[in-house]
Formats: sequence, structure tokens, C-alpha cells
Amino acid sequence: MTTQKRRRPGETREKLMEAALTLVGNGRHFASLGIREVTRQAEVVPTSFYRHFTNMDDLGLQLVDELAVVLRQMMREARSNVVQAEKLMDESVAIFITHVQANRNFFTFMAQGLAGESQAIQEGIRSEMQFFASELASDLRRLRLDEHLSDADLYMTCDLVVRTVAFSLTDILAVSPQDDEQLNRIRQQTTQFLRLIFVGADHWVSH
Amino acid sequence: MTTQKRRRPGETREKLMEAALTLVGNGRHFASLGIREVTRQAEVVPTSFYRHFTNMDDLGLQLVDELAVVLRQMMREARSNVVQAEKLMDESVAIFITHVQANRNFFTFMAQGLAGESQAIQEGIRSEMQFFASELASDLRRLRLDEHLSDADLYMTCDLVVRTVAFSLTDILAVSPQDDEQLNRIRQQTTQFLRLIFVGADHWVSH
DNA sequence: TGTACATCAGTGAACGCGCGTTCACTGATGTAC
DNA sequence: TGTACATCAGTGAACGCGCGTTCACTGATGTAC
Repeated sequence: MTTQKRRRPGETREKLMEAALTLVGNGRHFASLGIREVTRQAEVVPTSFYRHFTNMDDLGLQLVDELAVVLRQMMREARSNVVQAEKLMDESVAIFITHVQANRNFFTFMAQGLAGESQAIQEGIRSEMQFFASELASDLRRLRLDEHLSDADLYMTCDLVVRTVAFSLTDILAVSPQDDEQLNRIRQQTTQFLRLIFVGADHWVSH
Repeated sequence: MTTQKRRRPGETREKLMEAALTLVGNGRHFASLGIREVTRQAEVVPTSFYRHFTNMDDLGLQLVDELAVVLRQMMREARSNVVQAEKLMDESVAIFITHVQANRNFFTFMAQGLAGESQAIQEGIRSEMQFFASELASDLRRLRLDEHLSDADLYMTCDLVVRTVAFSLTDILAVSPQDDEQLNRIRQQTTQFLRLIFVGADHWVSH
């Protein structure tokens, strides 16, 4: 019995969160996961769970925090890669799809959480989306696009953009990660949606 | 012991589906519901469940079928009530919100199902939304609106409209049914979104 | 730098409970002739 | 119209199992002096 106690600090915690994400990525719904199931997947004894989380909801909330990090990384990458305004939409959507593919489990958790059991998780994801929308709005201001729009109207537009992209998330996740043909279709469709929204914004008249 | 067997045909089936919806409406996620829990809520012995469904997924699929009925009723009402083209959006959104309020549990189930555990349920809801979008497209054709749009572009517009309304569903459900102020805000916001989309459609140029 | 002690994180055994599912039984309803 | 039988839908008892959670224990790490 080699009892290798005290591994790298926080390692078990990470393994538990990783395990929950893996189960979610394998088609399970977060709301139906059990503590024993997660610890089994993490190859950890059930009692260890309580060293890091009070219950599954707590684990979910901490996943939301990590999700926020993933989203901000994505935003940063989009900002640095998109230089030409006219290709803004195509490139942003492409970056989004790439990140979803690279963090499939995380984004599946996000999609589930939007209509999930825990009100706290729901609010967390919601506020993350709102943050995203306001960042997008200031980016557009900085690029001097849609200057005729009031702050409120610009934010509304960005909100709709974020919602549209978030909805297309469920399209992406419903398709096999290898199905490039379908992914391409979704990419084009989402880009069209955004184009339509921005055509609307261009001709928008406040009242 | 008054054993009142053989009630109205299908009554137990309905009670079970109703019970599942009630639990969902009370904040539970459908994926986490158990057979014993549902039968308990329905005031029926656990074994009765198997007389009507093979498992919870089966019950979920049958709920999707009933959801389809609810959605079609809503569509019918929207068609008969909306007469003036200029008020089309305001009235449609209002009717939507009314129906969500009247069938809160059903719509909560729908919101959950979009990113749910069962692929079959997900596809059912998805195809219902697509049907909705194509019906909307033919309505707009009938009203001779957006005649400059190709069939494909009109369908894309309607798809985006349906997605936007579906997303606002999660906004409505996150708010107390009595909170008229918040509901009004969501109603106005959703209407604005649709207006923005249709301004985009008006100025859309195919390519 | 060394020592004493507190804290932290991992462990195995154990608990009572609710779960999904099976079974044999019952009586009401539907059907064939 | 009456009778015999099949089918259907509801019931209570029982099963084995996995669940969430508790407990006391262990040894490694951090901290005070």
C-alpha cells in the first residue's frame, strides 16, 4: 500500500472539476451527476470530495469561474487577431468555433447551465454573457463603427450578437466534432446572422 | 380499502406527465428526475409508471409531442390576432409571453431540453423550432412583406427570429411570474431585437 | 535552526435510505361468437 | 343479448445496489517561538 498523500496542492480539486466536465462532455447533464460518480471518474475516494466542495452546486459554481477565464482568453485572442473591420465577423465566428472545439466540455457545461437547475449557476453564466456584450460594445466604439448608434442601442445590438452566437453554440455541440462539413455550415449560418444584425444596426433609427 | 381501479383511460399517463412538468416547474431539471419521484408526485404507485413509459427518456419524448401541440396553438392564436402588419412584432411578442406564462412548466421543459441529456428530445425541440421558422416564413410571404428576399434569405431571417424569441424564453423564466415590471422590460427588449432584425432584412442584399 | 503544535488533505469502513426494476396478483373493460 | 375469454391498468411486496454523508484515523506541510 503506497499511500501517496499530499500531491501537488489543489490537484484533487482540479481532478474533480475535470471529472465533472468529462462526464458532461460524454453526454451527461450536470444536474444528474452524483458525488460518487464524479469521484469515481476522478479516481479519488468519495470522502475527498468534501475536502473541496460542499456539494455539486458548489462545484458547478467554481466551474463557472473557470469558464469565465476560458471566455476571456477567447475574447483576448479575438481582439488581437481581428484587424480588418470588414472581416471582423468571419474571423470572430471562426475563433469562437475553434475555442468551442478546444474546450468542448466547458462549453457544453455552459449551454446546460443557461437553463439549468441551479439559479446561481444560471446567473453566473448570464452575467458573463452581459460582460461579453459590453466589452464588444466598447470594442466597436473603439473601432469607430456604428457611430450613429446611441450607447443603449449599441449595447442592444451587442446583446443580440452575443445571444445569437450563444445559441449557435447548441448547434455546434449537437454535431460531431469531426464533421467539418456541418461545422462549416454552422459557421456560415452564424456569420450570416451577424451580418443581418449589423445591416439592421447600420440602418437603425432611434426613437 | 377502496381500490378504484380503471379510472378514465389515459388518466394515469397524464398524471405522470403532469407530475414531471410540475417538478420541472418547481426548479428541478428534467435530467435529474427519477421514476419514483415522478410517481410520488403523481400519487401513483411506482410500478404504474411502466404501464405507460419504458423510462424517463420515453416520458420526455412524449412531453415533446405535447409541447408541439402547445406551440401550434400559440401559432394559431398569433395568426388570428395579428391583423395590422405594423403591429405584428409587438403583438406576437405579447402573445408569446402570455403563452409562456400560461404554460410555464412546458416552456421550462423546452428551455431545458435544448441543451439536455437526451439527444432525441433535443432533436424534437429543434425540429419544432424549424417548423415554426418555416411557418413564419410563409406567413410573411402571404402578407407580402420582405418581398425582395430570396426564399433562403427569408428563411434565415425567420430562423434568427425564432432563435431570438427562444432565447428570451430563458429571460422570462428567470423572472418571477408576478414581476410585471421585469416582464415588460423583457417584452420591450425582445421587440427591439426583432425590429433590429427586420430593419436588417429590409436592407439585406443577397450575394 | 530546531522543536512543538495546528492545520490540511487523503483514506477506509460504515450507516441508513431511496432508487429502479421484477413479480405475481386483481379486477375492470373490450372482443368473439 | 349473453357468455367466455383476452387484454389492460393498477397494486403491494420484495430484491439488490448505489447513493450521500459521517466518522475516526493518518501523515505531510505550515507556523510560532
